[in-house]
Amino acid sequence: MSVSPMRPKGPPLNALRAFEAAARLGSFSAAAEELCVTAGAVSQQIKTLEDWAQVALFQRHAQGVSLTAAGKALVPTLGAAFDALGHAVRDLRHTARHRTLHIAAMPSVAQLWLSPRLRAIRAALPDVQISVTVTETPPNLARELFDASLFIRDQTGAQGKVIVENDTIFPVCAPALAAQICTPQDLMRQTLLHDQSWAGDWPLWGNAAGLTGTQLSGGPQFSLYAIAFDEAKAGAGVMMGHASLVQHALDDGSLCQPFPQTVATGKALVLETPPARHPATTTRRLIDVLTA
Amino acid sequence: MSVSPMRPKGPPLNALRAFEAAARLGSFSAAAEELCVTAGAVSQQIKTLEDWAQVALFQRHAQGVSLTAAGKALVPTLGAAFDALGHAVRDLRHTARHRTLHIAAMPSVAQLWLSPRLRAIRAALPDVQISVTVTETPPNLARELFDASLFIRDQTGAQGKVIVENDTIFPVCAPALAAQICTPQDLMRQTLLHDQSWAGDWPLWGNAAGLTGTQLSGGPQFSLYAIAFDEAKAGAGVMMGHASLVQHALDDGSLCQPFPQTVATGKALVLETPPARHPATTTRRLIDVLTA
DNA sequence: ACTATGGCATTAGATTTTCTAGGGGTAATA
DNA sequence: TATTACCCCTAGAAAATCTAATGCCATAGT
Repeated sequence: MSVSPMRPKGPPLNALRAFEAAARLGSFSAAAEELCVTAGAVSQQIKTLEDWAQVALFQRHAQGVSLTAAGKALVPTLGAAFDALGHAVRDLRHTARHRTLHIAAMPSVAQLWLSPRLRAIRAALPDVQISVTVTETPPNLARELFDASLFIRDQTGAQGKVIVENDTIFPVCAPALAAQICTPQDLMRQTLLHDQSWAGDWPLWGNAAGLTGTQLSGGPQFSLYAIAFDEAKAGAGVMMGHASLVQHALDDGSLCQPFPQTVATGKALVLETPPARHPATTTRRLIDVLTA
Repeated sequence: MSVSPMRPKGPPLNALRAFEAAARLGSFSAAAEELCVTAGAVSQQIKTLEDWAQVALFQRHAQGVSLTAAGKALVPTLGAAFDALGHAVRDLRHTARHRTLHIAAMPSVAQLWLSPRLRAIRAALPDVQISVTVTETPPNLARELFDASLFIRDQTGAQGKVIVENDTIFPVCAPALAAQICTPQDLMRQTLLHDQSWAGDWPLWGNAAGLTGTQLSGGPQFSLYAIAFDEAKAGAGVMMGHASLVQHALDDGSLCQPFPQTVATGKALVLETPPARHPATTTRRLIDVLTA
């Protein structure tokens, strides 16, 4: 029969969101993390969308997914749509006088850099609640409802990003241990503490300090920089310090810097704020406090 | 505590869609109809959104709703976002080679005008399924997934709209009855058939035909024009005919036009097609067939 | 070559969301 | 005053969505 009594149903919006995230991030699991669900959920959502549209959007390989032609065609226009939605929603939150400032930060920055500054932030913004959320990867501020993010990352000079501090590294350790270390060569006899997410730090510094071809990879690995940090303070070994993260400990003497050599990593502690339509005074004040 | 471990949850997309529809249509019940759900569902969706955003979006009165300032602020930007989504989704359907052409039409047009032309449409578009959906009000083609709509309505000259035929009205009746009617005055002795959605037709024509101050409101009311049409063919009375809808019956002699006076209503049978990004040849051919 | 790992699919069942239905209230209309 | 057209509320039903467990496949490492 050619005459159907039902209106065509609208698209499954949540499935579109899942697809958009997966397409943008190039992986179901990454999308799942962004959406705070399991990978299976994303997989199902995308299947729902594919069933609805009667097209395959992704090609599934064992080692990942890739977009089909139909999927590729959908990305830019769908992305624009979700950007627009993000703007609308942000405006809504803004008019709502939603007095909570959501900050996203990578774990190490949250614990070691931001935490000591929270008092100052509260003082500068007495009438807003501060919420700090730890995320592994920088959120897309156009999509997610954070008011600011703090990550040590490549300093691509996009707008909305402020370089708080360039990232430089140098070995640090407890004062007692520092007494036994005079030259970089002495490091070979020490336990070196490694952070998993910054595996390249020791080789990078070693090269610059003239430790050619030496083995700097031995030693305990930590998944959280803050744990390595605590171990270092406890005298368990020598850690590669990031200036912004250990400055506090250097100031109060709980850590020492045995050598003067510092190396720039090319990254920086970047404070990113969402594309603002109405100039947000709260955000402005936050930037002022954090860059002071 | 100032540090919360949860990411702020994204906006409830379906609630946004419900709000957008309600704001655009100015009524929960109208939005409910568009979304094919009950009004209660829309009410709850909007409440969900208000809870999420912590702002009232609508003021509820006993006889309807009106937008609050926050709601008003959200409308344009949210509307743009959903337009963008609509485009994305339409593109998707397009790439999908989704070989079904969805046409929306008002009941009378669907039954009396479109139905006789379906054969020709199928002949012109042999490889697509045709789906005709009856709706009371013209759908928003930027949002809903129809490929064309056919309504008798004010001919505001927006793009994407083609005037198929101007709307003119005149009395029609069964041939047997026509023999008893010579002048408009004879109508006073006849049963006049009324269509509820076109209540103004008889007075409008009466005025133009010189039936001043006369009572043209008596007689049975029908909620569907097609029912009045059948009654008229059965000789139950005189109906106000719309040229485009009764032409077929006049041609085959099942209805007659007793007087030559016709009146233009100022409306027209309008064929509307969605804002196309890629020129859609299917749509193009449909227009050609229907305007031939 | 063998094993570990990473990424996705699939399934069933649990959970959460969303819808419907039925009962009320208020204002405008007849 | 009766009717109609809205909207609100609540409870239970229905549908959607998620999780968790299991399996497959390809790549990387041993």
